Amino acid sequence: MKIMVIDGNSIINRAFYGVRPLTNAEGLNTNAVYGFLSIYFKILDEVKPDGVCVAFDVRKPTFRHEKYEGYKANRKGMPDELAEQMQPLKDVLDAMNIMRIECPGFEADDIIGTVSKSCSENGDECIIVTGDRDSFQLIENDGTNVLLVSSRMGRTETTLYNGAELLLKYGLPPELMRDLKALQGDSSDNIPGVPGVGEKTALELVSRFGDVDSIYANIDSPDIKESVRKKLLAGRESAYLSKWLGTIAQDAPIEFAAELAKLREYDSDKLFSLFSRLEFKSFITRLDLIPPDAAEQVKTASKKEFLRTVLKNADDAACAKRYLSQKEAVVITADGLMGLAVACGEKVFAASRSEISEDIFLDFVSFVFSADVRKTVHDKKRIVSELAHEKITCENVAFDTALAAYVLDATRKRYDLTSVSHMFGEALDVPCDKISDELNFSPLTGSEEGIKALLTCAETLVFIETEMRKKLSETGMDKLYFEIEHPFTDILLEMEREGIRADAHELVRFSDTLSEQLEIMEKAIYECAGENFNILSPKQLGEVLFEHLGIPPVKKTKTGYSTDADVLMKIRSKHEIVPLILEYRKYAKLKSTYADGLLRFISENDGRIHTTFQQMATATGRISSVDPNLQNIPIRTELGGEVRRMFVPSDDEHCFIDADYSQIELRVLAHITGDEQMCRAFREGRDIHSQTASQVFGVSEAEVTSEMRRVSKAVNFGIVYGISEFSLAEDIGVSRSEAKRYIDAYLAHYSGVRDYMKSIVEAARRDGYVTTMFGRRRYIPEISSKNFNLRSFGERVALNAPIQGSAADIIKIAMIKVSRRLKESKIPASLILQVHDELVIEAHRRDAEAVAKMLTEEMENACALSVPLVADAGIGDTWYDAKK
DNA sequence: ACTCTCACG
DNA sequence: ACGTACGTGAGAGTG
Repeated sequence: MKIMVIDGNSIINRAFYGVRPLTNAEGLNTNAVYGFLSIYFKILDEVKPDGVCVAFDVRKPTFRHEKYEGYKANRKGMPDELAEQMQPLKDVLDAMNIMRIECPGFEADDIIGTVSKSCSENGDECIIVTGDRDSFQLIENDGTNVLLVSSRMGRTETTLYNGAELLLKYGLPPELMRDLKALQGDSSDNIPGVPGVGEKTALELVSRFGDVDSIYANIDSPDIKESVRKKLLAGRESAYLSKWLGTIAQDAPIEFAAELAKLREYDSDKLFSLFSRLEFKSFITRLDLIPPDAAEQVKTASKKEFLRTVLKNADDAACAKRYLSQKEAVVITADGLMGLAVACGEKVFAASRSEISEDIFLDFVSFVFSADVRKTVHDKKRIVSELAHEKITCENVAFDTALAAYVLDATRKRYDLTSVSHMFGEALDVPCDKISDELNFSPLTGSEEGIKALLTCAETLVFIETEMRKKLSETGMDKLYFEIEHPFTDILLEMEREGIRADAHELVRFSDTLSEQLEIMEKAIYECAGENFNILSPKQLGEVLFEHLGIPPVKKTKTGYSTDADVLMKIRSKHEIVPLILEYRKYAKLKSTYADGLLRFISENDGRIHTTFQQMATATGRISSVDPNLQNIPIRTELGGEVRRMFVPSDDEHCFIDADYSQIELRVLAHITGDEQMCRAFREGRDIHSQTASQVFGVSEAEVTSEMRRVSKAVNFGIVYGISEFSLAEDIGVSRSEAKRYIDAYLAHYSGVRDYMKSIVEAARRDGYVTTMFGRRRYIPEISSKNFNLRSFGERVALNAPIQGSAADIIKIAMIKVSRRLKESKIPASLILQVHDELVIEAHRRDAEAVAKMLTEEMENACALSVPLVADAGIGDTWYDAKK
């Protein structure tokens, strides 16, 4: 038999340092386990053993420590991030039914030695897998070899060593390796060796005379230099001790037999649940794991007598329509509307576009999405957009499982059906290989398999919906879902459909102007640098600035010099090139991202830009905008503001009404904390930053200088983000101690804020989550992490999420109200943009004032806080002009 | 695919 | 003693 014995500690160590940091949703580090398994599967393929066992160190002193206190004394314990991964790895190995050996008093190496001895005695072949060269001494010509694992540039390489290869590479046979170490020592294990004897001398002595005994037996040989002889004699005891320390034991009291190590089947249920928790999707796929009880669940579903029908003709479709009419159903569609399945009561129907005539298919789809069927879908917004391509409308959606999943846990990355099913235990799932990464399916439809997957998904979704509704009420988020998020989808859809007109001609002109300027600046920069280079390459720019021009570097990134705007501002007076670079970057950004970038998105059909608003993207409850992002259109600089002038109403008859909340986050902070001082400032309609300055600096409001106001503004922002004195100092350009004074003074005056900061962090630690004013949760597993950085991050999130999240809830409520008011009033106007605290409506000029009044009113009355909510509206002929 | 930089709230 | 603000998305360069 061929037995592979793995040095567990050595390999997980390599894995830990070789794989970039990864964490799962709980904040548990997973990179070492991931790396270990990658290596394992790779070598399993290479070695193809009959049996495997993995040896681990025990965190206790060994027999070596008893004899020699200094043994491995200079070893630092493994970092927390690695230590916390040991148990998960062992759990995984157990689930894989891989033999695992630990032995108190002995190291992994000794276990390996014992295993290899047992193998050679029984005529079994033994492959030792390790990252350390110590095991070389165990190599035996007839069947014990070492597979050395090393990682280079993130890739693991393996090299197989037998006796001959060792001799070739090190000039010594395996049994003399420990004699080499006995003389030269090993600093990593704190093995002393013979003081004064290093690598070269040791190798010379061992290859000339052999083992330590033979060297001392020949101590008077003329081949040994006098100085070396002296050192050898002085270090005799140390040499023997070192040899003893470096000799791997082969008699550890373990129970090993090749038969016990034989590879067995994985416990796939356990493995699936472990991999799910660790979020190792690729391994799940690779091992073809399916959720525990998946098969059973499908059966259960079938047991519930879901009667499956695949529509083959017009009669089937007519029959299904009759059955579904006026009922409640769960609907699933395949990618690109290639297929559809509907579960309703005891029945589930599926239709594949490729198997029935287009007319019948589309007619059935239209029926299912009509008001005639009250339904649950998975990702309504996506489905409605897809249906729109076929000119099919969608009505009467009562529940959206993807959106509900987001409400239940907004920190997940994806809300595709597969991921979402994981949220409800492994029990509710469908075979992974049937589901694409996308929100629905790979285009398997048409095939038997595809139809089956569709049917199964529809059936599964019935269960998921039930579980979700339960979970929503349990967590107190049912109102949030049904009254805010669910109706909000339609508003986003309307805004996307409406779009906003962009003036293509002006954008082209703007782009051309920028190009000209860039060309001029480019020349000036090259002249200034004395060479040509790619200005937009941080690497090349770094070399020019900090090497060729000799400017002292300020900050480093992972890969080299930092050249961001912060750094450049600091060195702007060191060389005339620096301001040119800043200017160049600004223009390049405007041209590529905004001028040219936006031009690409102007629709040929209507000359408008239709962004996609994502409702399930942020951890706090905000929405995001993609393709293009219309929530980061420039405004802060004059030239950037030009871009906003390119956004124009449909025609001369129309205009924009823009309104934004004044200080919504700080008002929310005042409300949530109930801080008296802060509430009073808002109630009295004060300028909050000046008010803060007057209190923090202890001067009257009239005496507040602009500098004092600037600092206070930064502190106010800092508080909302979960402040640290370091970052505040960095931001406002003062010393850390000065920053600390500001924060202390701030918290002394706003003691309600101070108390809140303390209690919210405690609550987060206790509950594992924080909530917004409307019950939206953000789970913060990081807050109980042992890792300082992660934990600190968790604390900042605990402070910020309720504030940012409540503000997000409020503007969503406002939008729902505004939308209803517009519909009721019959004013032909539409919401077209939302930028977190700002709303833009396009309306007829004649209605502008009325709309502005209504918009302000609804925003300010979206909900009642203990301070007033204030929104300011403007009217204009471009986005720029409306935002005044 | 990842990193850096920068645009917004 | 740790490394530092919260939340996003896009383009360009690099490997």
